[in-house]
Amino acid sequence: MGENSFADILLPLAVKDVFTWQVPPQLSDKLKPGMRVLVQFGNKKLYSGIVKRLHNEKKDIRTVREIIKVLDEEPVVREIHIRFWHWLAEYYMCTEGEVMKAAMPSILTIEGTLSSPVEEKFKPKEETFISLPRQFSERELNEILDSLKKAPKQAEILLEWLNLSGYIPESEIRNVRKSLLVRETGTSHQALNALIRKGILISFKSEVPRIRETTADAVQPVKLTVAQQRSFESINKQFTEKDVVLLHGVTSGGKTEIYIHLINEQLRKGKQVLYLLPEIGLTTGIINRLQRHFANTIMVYHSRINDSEKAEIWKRVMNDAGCSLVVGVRSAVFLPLNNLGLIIVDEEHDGSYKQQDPAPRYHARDSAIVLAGLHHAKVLLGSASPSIESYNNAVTGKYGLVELNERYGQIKLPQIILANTREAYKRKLMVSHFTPQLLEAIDEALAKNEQVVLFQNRRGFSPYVECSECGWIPVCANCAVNLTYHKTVNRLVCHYCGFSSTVPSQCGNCGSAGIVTRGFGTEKIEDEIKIIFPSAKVARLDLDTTRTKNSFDRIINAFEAKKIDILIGTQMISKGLDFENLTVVGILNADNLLNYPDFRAHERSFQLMEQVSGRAGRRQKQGKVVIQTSDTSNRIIRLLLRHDYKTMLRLQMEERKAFNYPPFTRMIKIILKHKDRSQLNHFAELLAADLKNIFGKRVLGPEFPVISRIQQWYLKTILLKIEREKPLSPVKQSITDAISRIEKLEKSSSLKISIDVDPY
DNA sequence: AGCACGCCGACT
DNA sequence: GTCGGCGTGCTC
Repeated sequence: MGENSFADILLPLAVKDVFTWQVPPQLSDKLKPGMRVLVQFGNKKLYSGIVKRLHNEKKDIRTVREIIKVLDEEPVVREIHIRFWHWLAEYYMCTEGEVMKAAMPSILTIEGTLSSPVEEKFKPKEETFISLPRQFSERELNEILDSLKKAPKQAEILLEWLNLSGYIPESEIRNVRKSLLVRETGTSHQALNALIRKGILISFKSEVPRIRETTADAVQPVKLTVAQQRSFESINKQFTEKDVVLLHGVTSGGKTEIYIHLINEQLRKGKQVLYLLPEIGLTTGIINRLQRHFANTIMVYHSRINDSEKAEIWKRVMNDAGCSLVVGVRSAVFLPLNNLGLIIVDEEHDGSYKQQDPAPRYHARDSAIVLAGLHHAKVLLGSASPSIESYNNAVTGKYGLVELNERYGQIKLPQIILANTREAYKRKLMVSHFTPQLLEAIDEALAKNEQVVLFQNRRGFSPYVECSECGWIPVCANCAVNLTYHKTVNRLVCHYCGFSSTVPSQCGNCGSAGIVTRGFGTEKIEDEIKIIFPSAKVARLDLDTTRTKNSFDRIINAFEAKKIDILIGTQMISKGLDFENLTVVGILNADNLLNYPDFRAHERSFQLMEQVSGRAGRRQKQGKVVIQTSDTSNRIIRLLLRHDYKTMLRLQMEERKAFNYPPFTRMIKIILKHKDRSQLNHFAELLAADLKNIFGKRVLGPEFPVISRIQQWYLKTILLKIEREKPLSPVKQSITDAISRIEKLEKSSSLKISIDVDPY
């Protein structure tokens, strides 16, 4: 072991090759794979890299630099995680450096230059504590207090210290935080310093955790209902044969209770559990529930905790320091758990598990399954509306399947009302964007002091301005998208790059002054609702109103506290919210959900509408869901009426098969970017032609995506649909080869090519 | 991904 | 004559 003189090191960069550094002899017995080291790379850059492998194979290169220093005493990742990174890079066709960068809290990576080297950024948090220099007897304490008669402030501080620490002479001394002592006594530091100078109190610094420690005792899990118990047992039974089980459980079926029992079981076995949930699910109270049950063993990892906290959680997980249960979003799959027994992927169908940009464009659910494989752990996928992929895997026997159909308690399914907008328009019954059915339902709810949620998806249907004469629409100067009209600021805004401008008074095409607003977003809906129901308290929940920290929680809490009668929102309100008093949900325009140009549009709309519907009338009251659509005979909508998820899945599956979509094929998307449109076209055509030589009809495109330009970059995509049965690595090799042929061509250096495997 | 090197145009 | 644009290739 000790005499390895070379180290292959992963750098937090998008470089493909592995680079090797020399291990200084004095470090060779200390250095282990998984440790961070500081190395020079290139002429002046310094990076912290991770030792991937130690060896003695001398490379035939001119210069092998020495490792500058070792940054860790112990590895920060284990070998199993480096193998996981390797798999991820290979599968998602990116570099291991990119994976590493996504995996580790950024505070653990250092980037600097020779002229201005950067120090370790992560510092454990320290606080000042106040204590006694030694155990004082009661008599001694009284003498000290007597001596402080002329210094009442100091006496007060000492008494407060005794009070806060609960000090009893002859027993253990407990330290008190200086900040607390100062706050409680309300004195200046002067008096305290005097006490310290006299040697009556001492002050010292000590490391403290950044993460809030839960002190509450764990609540015992409730007894499962008969149906839950059956599911629980069935999951365990299937785990004896299958590594992955899909739990298809109706909304309000009580999946969380089953999870809690499964987690308990793992913890009893001394195993760790990773619980993944979508970003949006954080506010649903699931975390609170889990925290109540697993008080001291739970670690929560999401985007709203800061980098130092992430690093601290990372290190604790690495040291196995009291974190048997990790609850987290997508990136939590990377936490260096060592003794993993079970991964739960809640709401497994949720799109936020897939990272879109930048690389690694990974899917946390699929990655979790591979990770579990490395650990010989089990995976439970849970959803009320499983993805077609997972359901197909369950039906074909690759995964186990457990169905939980019984709703918990007396919860009734909401009544779904279809409101035909085309009819209503024809008969002039529409009041702005609302059908009579919806208005009536809102009226009823308000009269009974019940609450309403109106759902309007923004995507592809934001308000914009248009010339009433020639149909000209202002577009963003940088991105090829219509500018969105924002009434509050009376400006046009680009939702991709943030560009904004005033509303033109004249048409940019024909010069007419007839500029009108079209389309409707949540903002417009809010305005109109306020006019129609002037006495109702109305609020809006979308990207614009939740930009600032905590505003999401604030709005949700206000709704829960019944300070809001009507809440208007986007996708954000669709998940996990559980309001006693919410009885009417309106889906304002189901058409633009169903007609979104994507092969998953139907699946996604069904899931979304089902989820939104699930919010209405969850307890004793039966809720109402009003779906506004111009096509009431739409098949997806008809199935939604019957809550017939299975038929929807079956029909979608047939469609996917007929048109060669996943899960029957594997999709790989190649995205080309160039600042020059014709250059982009040129290279895209060349790449597509090259690929068509290899893959024939499996190659689609190149074509401009829905958003064909982002800022200065023109985009073009090439899509490959490859049969599932085909071995994947030769396919990927051919793609990589074709891309490198393009990149070897002259002038191709300003062309950027990225790859998205399973781009959905 | 950076960064240096090298070749071309427009400027103190 | 230089400054700086980008296109190309290399980094252990």
